[in-house]
This record gives sequence, C-alpha cells and structure tokens, in this order.
Amino acid sequence: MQQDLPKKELPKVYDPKDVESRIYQLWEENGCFRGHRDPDKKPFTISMPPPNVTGQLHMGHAMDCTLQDILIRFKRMQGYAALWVPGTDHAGIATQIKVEEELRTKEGLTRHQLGREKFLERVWEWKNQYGNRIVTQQKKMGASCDWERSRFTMDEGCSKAVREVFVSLYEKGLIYKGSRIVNWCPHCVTALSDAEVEYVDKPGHLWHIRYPLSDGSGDLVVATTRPETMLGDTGVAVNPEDERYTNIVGKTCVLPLVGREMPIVADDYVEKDFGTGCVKMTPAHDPNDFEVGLRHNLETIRVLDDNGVVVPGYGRYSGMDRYEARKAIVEDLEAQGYLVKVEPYQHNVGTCYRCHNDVEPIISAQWFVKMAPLAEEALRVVKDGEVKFVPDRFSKTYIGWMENIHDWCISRQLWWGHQIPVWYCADCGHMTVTREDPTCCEKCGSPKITRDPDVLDTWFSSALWPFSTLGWPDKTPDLDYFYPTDVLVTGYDIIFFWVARMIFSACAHTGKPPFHTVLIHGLVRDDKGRKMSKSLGNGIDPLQMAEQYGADALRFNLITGNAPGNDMRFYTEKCEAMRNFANKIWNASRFVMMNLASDEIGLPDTLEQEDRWILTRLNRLVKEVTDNMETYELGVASAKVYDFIWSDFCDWYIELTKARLQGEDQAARAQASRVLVYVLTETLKLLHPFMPFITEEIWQALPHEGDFLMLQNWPVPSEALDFPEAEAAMEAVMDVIKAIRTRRAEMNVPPSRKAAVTIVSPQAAVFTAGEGYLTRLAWASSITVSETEPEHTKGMVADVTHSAKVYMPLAELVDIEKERARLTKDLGKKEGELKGLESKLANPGFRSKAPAQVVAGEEARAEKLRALIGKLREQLDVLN
RNA sequence: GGGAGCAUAGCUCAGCUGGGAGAGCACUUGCCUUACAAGCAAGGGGUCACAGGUUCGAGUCCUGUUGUUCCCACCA
Repeated sequence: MQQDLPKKELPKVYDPKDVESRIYQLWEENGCFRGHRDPDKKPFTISMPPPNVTGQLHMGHAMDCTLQDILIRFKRMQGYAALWVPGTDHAGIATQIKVEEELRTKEGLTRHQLGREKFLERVWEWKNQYGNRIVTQQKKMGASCDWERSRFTMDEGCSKAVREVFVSLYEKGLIYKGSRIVNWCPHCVTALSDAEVEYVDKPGHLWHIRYPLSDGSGDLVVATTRPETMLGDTGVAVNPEDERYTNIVGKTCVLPLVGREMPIVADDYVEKDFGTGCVKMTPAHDPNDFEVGLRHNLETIRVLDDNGVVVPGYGRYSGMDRYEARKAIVEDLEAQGYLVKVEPYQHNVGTCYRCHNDVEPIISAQWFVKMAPLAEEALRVVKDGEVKFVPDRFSKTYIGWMENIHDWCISRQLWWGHQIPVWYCADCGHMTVTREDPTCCEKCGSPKITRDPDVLDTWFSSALWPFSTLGWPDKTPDLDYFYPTDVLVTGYDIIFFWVARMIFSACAHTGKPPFHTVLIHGLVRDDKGRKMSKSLGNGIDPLQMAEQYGADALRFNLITGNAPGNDMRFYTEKCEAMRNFANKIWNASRFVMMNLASDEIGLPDTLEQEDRWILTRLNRLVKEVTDNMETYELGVASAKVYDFIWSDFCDWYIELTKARLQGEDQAARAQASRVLVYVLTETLKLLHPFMPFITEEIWQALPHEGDFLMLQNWPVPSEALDFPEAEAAMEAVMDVIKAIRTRRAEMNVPPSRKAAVTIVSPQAAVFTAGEGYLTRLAWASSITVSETEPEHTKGMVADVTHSAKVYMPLAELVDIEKERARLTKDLGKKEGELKGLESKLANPGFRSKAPAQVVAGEEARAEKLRALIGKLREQLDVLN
C-alpha cells in the first residue's frame, strides 16, 4: 500500500491536536501494533505493568508508558518481532472501596446489605463502564501496544493461572493457613501484607503505667504507646540479665482496670535500657509479644474486633473504638492512680497504603506463602545477572529485601478478587484444594462443604502477569515464542510489591526469570519537588499537557535530561520548550518540502562539501543514539537527536544548502533536495520512538517507500558515509563564519551592512570552496582568499580562528579600548590553557603512560593554540 | 539501627567505562535575514559541597566530613 498523499502547503505552526488522533487511528487500523510470531525474527516482548481499572492516567503512568513505547518502537524498527502486551489490574481494595463508596452515596447501601453476589455484579458493571478510561488515555500518549491482546487480571486466562499457582504451591506445602499476627486495617477491614503497610513517623505518647504485684510486695511500671491494648495483656516481661527485676521473675502481677493476674517472665527480647525495662505483653495485638507469649505459654486474648472496636466483656470500654478506648483507659488509669507519667514520644506507626488509617496488629487466621524456598532462586537469578536492574543499585534493594523476606500474607477479607480455592468440610474438617470446583469433600465425600470467603491479594495475580498473559499454564505458541519477556519498565516504588514477586513466581512456575532487564524509573514530582498527590492537589494532568503542548512534547519532556531511576520535577516551561522543538522540526520539514526538487529517494551520486559534513555528523549520531538506546540511556539519546536537529541540521545544514536551492542550477537543486530529504528522513527515524506522531506525519508527506515510518528500518551507521576531511574543512569555514558573526555582533553591525571579507589561510582552497557559505552566513559582500597577508590592512578589523585570519573593512566601528580589553582577556585565557597543556606534555609520566592517541590529540591541540595565540598577539601589537 | 541516592551556571538537571565543564529555562545585546519571533545571531555566568587519597591526569575512582532526600528494620 503506497500512501499517495497529496503535497500540500503545511501550516506555519504545528498543531498536534489534529495530527495525533489521525495518525494513531491510521496505525491502529493498519495493524501496526500487532505482535506477530515470526520465525525469521527475534522476539522482543514487554509486559505493561497493568494500571488499576480504577485508575486515571497520571504523570507517573505517562512516563512509564513513554519509556516502554520508546523501547518497543526502537526494537520494532530494529527488526524484532516486537510485542507489547497491555492490560489492567482488578486492584482489589482500591476498586472495592470505590464501588462501595458509590453504593453508599447513591443508594445508601453497604455491600453486606446487597450481598456478595449482587455486589460483585455491581463491581463488574463498574469495571465494564470505567475500566477502559485509562486505555483511551494511554492511546493518547501514543502507546503502540497490541491492544487486541489486552488482558485483565480477573479474566478467564489469568484466573486459571492464579488457580493453578495456588493449588500447586499448596500441594508443595508452600501455601499454608495459620494464625499469626497480621497487619490489619480496621477501615478496609482486611488483612494486609507487610509490603502494604507504610510506616509514618508520628508524634505520640509513652504512657508509664504501674502494675501492682499480686503478693502486695510492691509494683512494677511498664511503658506503652498503645495503652488500650492493656486490656489484652497476659503477662509482663523483663530481661533475664536485668538485676533490678530478678527478684520478681516468676511472681505475678495484677492488671489494673481488668484485675487479671499475670505472670512475670524473663525474655531476651526485652531491652534493659529502654523505658522502665518492664514490658507489658499483649500476644494478640503485637508481633513481638506474640513470640514471647509462645515461648512462655502466655494466654492470647483478643480485645479488638475487625473494626478496631473493643470486644464485649470489658465494661464501659466494650463497643468503644480503639482511640476512644485509649482516651477512656488513660483517664481511668489516672483517676485510679495507676498512671505514673506521660512522655511525648515520636514513633513509627504503620498505616494502610490504601486508606492511610493506622494499621492494627491483630492475631488472625490467614493464608500465607512460605517464602524462604521461593526466595532462593529469585536471589540467584539476580545475583548471577540473569536479571539485571537498570540502574544497578536497585538490585541491592531487591537482594536486601529478598534475603530478609517474611512469609507473604495473601488472604484478604474482601469480595472483589480471586476467591481462594479452598473448601472446608463441615463433617470432617478437611480442606479440599483443587483446580476444579469440587462438589464434595475429597476426603470423606460429604457434600457439606463451604468455600473460603476470602480473596487473594491483588499482587498475587499481577505476580503472574508476564506469563499468564501469554497463555500460561497452557503451553501456547505465544508463550513459547514471546516468553520470557525482555524488559520490564516500572517505578522503584513497586519493586517489592510487584517486581520481586514476578521474579520468584516466574522462576517457580515457568522455570525461567520473567525478563532479563528491569528498567527502573523515578517519580515525577511537582515543580517544588513534592510528590504529586490528590490531597495536595498538586497533580499535573498529563492529558491536559498533551492537549496543550502535544503528546510528543510531553513525551520528550518526560525523557530528556533525565537519568534512569532518578526522580524528576515537572515544569510546564520545559513542555513548552519541547513543543517549540516539535515546531522547529515542523518548520524544517516545511522548508524541505517547499524546496523539493526531486522525487528520487536516496543519496545522489555527487555530494557537496556540506553534504559530506552533515552525512558524517548524521553517521556519528546514528551510532551514538543506537548505543545509548541499547544501554537504556534514553535521556542522553533524545538529547543528542535534539541537538543534531536544532544545531547541525537547522542552524547549519539548511542554511548551507540555501545557496544551491535558491540558485538556477536545476541539477544542484535536485541534488541538495535529495540530501535534505535523506538526512531528514534518517533523523525522523531516530526521533520516531521519542516523538512518534509528528515524525510519522512528516514522513508521510515526504517522498518515501513503505507505508509507515514506525515500520521502517532503524538506521545503521555506514563507513562509506564518513568524510573526515570534509568535516574538518567545513568546520574551518564554520569557525570563520562564527568569528565574523561575533565580531559584527559586538560592533552592532546590522545584517543590511555587508562587508568585503579577506581570508588569509594556508588552506586557501578550503575557503575558496566555502565562498558561497561565507557570503550568505557572514553577510560578506565579497570574499578574497589568500595564502599571504594583504598589503593594506589599514581600516581593517582582524579576527583569528585556528586556521585563518579574517579581515573586514570596518575599523571605524571598532572601540579600540574595548577591543584591546577583549583581546587581552582572550589571549590570557588561551595562554593559560596552553601553559597547562605544555606542562602536561612536558611531563614524562604523561608521555609514557597516557595512550598514544591522547598524547597526539593534546599535541595537536597545543599546536592549534600556539597558532591562535600568535595571531592574537599580532593583533594586539597592531592596536598598540 | 541498617542501606541507598543526591550535592555541577540564577533555577531544574545531563555528563556512560577517568583525558579539552554541557543543555533547557532565566538574563544581556542586536535582528521581522521569504522554514520557523514557539524564531535567528552574539554574549555574560561554574574552585563541579568540603577534606584527604589513588593516578601522568579526577566532576568522574577510593576513604572520611557536612548538608539533604528516600527506602528498609518487631525496642515496648
């Protein structure tokens, strides 16, 4: 299919709004995003971190999405069978809360009033209605995912994978149910994993409470930050080495307000030097106390229910919320003389990562994954480099976490999610855990079985994402071809939640790590460096930015000048600058198209000096950008393309071609036009991963072969296109142009005032060839090139470059004093530079130990400097 | 308590394996030079936090110090 777009006059200002949606549609309709298994190609696969179905695209997503799109477009152009698998996550707690809220505000119902089945129907409805919002938003960013393969963590395939994993881990004894202290969120009314707790430093108090000894021989004082938990105290512990308390170990004390008699035990856990050295033991509500309780057979008495309310049996405290109870208990302790003192105390409080309420440690029967055996291989693959983090420092974070891993609490007391595939027998108590839903107990055959009401942690299903989305547990051709995936792109904030769990899950179930590289990016912050958040109201909407400046500009902003793993601040000014860059390309392309003098594609047979120069520069750019892309230095790569386009191509090359393009020679015009189209096309390819829309739009309007820029081959450097002599010659001419411009600018000579230029240089031929350039770019009325000094230099101003001396008859404009000052300053600078260089060259150590080419390079530099200094001195002499 | 990052121009940041200090924005000056004023040309501005060390040579590697940010950890 040849796109025969009519050549049209392009508008002066690039309007992304019109272009982006049209181009995206064109790609999508032509199946450009599809990932095909191709036996002749190598696969390159990215699994997109599935955003929450409740999600709206924020800056973090935008950056994440852009990074992945850049990689996948790059690899696609390099000839890989590129596949980017998208999808969404059911996001258990987040989604359930959202729908519950809607239910409550709109209908005044709780989920319990509605019932599990009806409620789940509502959540599915909600998902079907809103779950696609984020997909539309990703498309606006230009994401080239294979949308036809879009998956959802609760779809049939993913659910099958979850079921398979649960059952097989259970069969291996790696999943178990146990009563443990878990992190409990009384607001979300569910257990949480360790990773889901965020610790916040909060000001609190340390209450010192007196517990009388039962034998009346005195009392002891304990210190606590959570006095309400004393209702569940079943002992007091001291350090066995603590001489202050050796006499009371083995005795009992009486719990104030409650009257419970409790043992005093000795345990190493207690620090002698902290607080009073006596610790109240609440085994049902503190993980350490629980451990101590196990060692000393202390009773476990739960005093807070699932909602954080004091359970019945505790008088007026029963029915009180934990904070009310705290207040009441402190008041009563004080009234009854048990409160010894209260100190202000700063401490770390665990909060729920979803609702930010304080987490309550509570003993509860939950399902866990036994991590130690799974962590082994997950550690090995990272330590052996089978999985690499970029930047590497995050592998330390990962290893440290994995080495100290605790068992993973995977059950959640929610309804929205993968329900745990365990059935309890009412008759024999046996747990039936199977891949297919059972109708009776597998042990005694009783039909009286009921399913565990809990669901699995959302991250349990996302942990399987790289392989569940490719068909696992079935052995599909896709799984065979595209798995393991290649690069995972994500923020450092979810290494524990997700990356770590994907790695051990993949190792355990597919026998291979899920990807070989983890590209980590940082957070996008606001212009003051604060995290963007709803509560601060400082979030910047990426879609609004894309609307205002173009998705290409936004993408470029998010990538350029940012190193992997580092946070970045978002400035709309930078977006504006990138928008300006897009416009610059647009106008350069307009220029090329307005001067189109040939439909032929490819380089012409003969090349001018400036052509060889730009081709050499382009060749170097191709090599460098490709290298940077391959090492994930995307910000460096994009900056190089930016510089090339703006400086080399626009500021110089286009200007240099104007002499030919605006001349009468038809052949020369055609030749220049072909090189322009060639260079622009190659550059558009390099830029395409970063700015997909505008590059495709322009490419479509240029003479081209093939259907889409996004499916073109990535440029490859070519030795045949390196012209070092031409490059050097061109730079010599450019130096002269710059010198003339500087001089004229300093003297405020308007462009309308042309001047005759005399150039003195041993390389006269270079400058003779460059006459056209000089006339146009240095406002020369005439050019005289000579190898010897002119006879008359009176009335002339002189300037020097490394390779030439330049005269212009503008002496009357010179401010002698200023000129002298400038020359003196310049000379001083250069002499200082030369001095340093010469002492370096005089150093025998440098000569003998530095690489030969470095020495040669420095010598050449010194030579150039000496020439320049000589010329500068001469000029200063003339003035004096 | 453990670990990591950062400290470079007025601001925000690049600077990959050590070898002539960079970009964007801001600032100053001059230009509507028919691709682009969202532009062109020119310019000013930096002891690369501090102190040692390795090296012929350090913004870059090592050690320490200070400041700052973050992550992890069960001291009530």
